Amino acid sequence: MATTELEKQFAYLEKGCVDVIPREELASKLERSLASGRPLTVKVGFDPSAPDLHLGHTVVIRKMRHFQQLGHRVVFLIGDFTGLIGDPTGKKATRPQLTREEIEENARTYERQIFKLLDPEKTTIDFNSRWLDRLRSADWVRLAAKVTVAQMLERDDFRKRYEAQQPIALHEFLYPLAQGYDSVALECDVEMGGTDQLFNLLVGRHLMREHGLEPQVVMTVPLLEGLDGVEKMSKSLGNYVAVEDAPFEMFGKLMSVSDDLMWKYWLLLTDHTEHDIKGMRADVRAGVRHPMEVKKELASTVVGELHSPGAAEEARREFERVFSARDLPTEIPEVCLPLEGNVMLLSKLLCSAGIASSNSEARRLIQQRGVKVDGRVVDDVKAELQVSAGLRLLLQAGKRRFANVTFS
RNA sequence: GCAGGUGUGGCCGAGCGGUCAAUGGCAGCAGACUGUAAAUCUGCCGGCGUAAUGCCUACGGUGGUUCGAAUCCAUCCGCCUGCACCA
Repeated sequence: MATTELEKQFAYLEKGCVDVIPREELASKLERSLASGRPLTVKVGFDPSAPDLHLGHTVVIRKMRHFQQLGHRVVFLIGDFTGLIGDPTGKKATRPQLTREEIEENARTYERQIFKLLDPEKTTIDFNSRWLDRLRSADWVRLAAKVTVAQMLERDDFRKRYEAQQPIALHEFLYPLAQGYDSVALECDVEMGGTDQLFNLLVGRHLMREHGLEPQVVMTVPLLEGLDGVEKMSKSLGNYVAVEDAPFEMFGKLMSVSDDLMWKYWLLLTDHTEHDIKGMRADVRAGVRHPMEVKKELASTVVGELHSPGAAEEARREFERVFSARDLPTEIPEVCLPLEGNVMLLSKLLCSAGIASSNSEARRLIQQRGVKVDGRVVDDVKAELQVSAGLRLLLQAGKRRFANVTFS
């Protein structure tokens, strides 16, 4: 199939997206850029207070990278001003104001993480306080005049709350305005975000038009479900894979993703084409390939990209060793405990070794046959161990908690 | 300001004088089955405790009534809704 450069680029950028509004404008912007050699400006906003990125964030970051690969310029916008307002999406609390130092600290943390994926040369990190701080009251009034209450209430979240007679604080309306004004200030060609951001992104379009600018194209990517397979990935739900997770841990977490969800991960977290992914899926369905193998490949790909192919290979071997062969991990935490008498209660030992968080938990683990000492199951809650200086014990609780304990 | 409502374990949510460390659901943990997948089944799920009808802490805070309070009363605080006020 003969496709033009433009069509190829368009398909590349559109992959995995939910909305591209309007598609024709993206096409014409790309076309113009191709012709003139002038890169597009693509903006994505990030919360200044949560600098721990996870794979859910990387969906849009990867999309930013796609633009970079085609030569465009990306703005990683830290919403230090809008952070004060608190995005009403989902939550309603106003956030505490961060200090200048905290914001800069967070920005550095972001840099460390995003440059695993983005090209620093083509990335601008910016802060929206730079222009939003400068707006005066009159400017805000003028800005607010450009959007009607009815338009605001089109936003799902607002409408539902309004209908349910839940409170909507007035300042919440300022968030979309401020975010939209960012696009005006930066004269964005494209703004991207999760599907939950659609309304805010469209306000940006509206405000740009109101300011006599060519409106930005809006692109949304799906929210990625976390490891539980149900809720969207988030730190507070604990169902996330952090960008900075160690290779083995990251690999393991990815292996616990359900078979069904795996395909979405393939689509949104790798550069494989939809065509390839469909092929793999068909193979799995036909029994040609084992889903676990395909998932290992997924895990390797993701770890390989966020760490290195070598680290991915190592993580895979370690995974197979610990979980498939049921062998011991190559690295087991060493714990040295002071000797107090020559007998020790196993439950206490587990607790001091950091394997159980409380004595009660330790007893529970023992009772449920989850504890091994030197490879043998011990299920007597009252079990005592002979200990002496220099003795070395291997403790294990469940499948993944290990410790080598020595005494001194 | 006035009136009404509400505040329970990581979350949701029962309980409304003793049998409540508190029903149920979710999440979590362990075990079985496995591919650390899903589904399913079993057990656990505040802490302390080598046992106990045991002890400590906990139902927004404080004080009180009672032999006994998550449950009743007073007061304070937070949240929600409505009304009022708005030079």
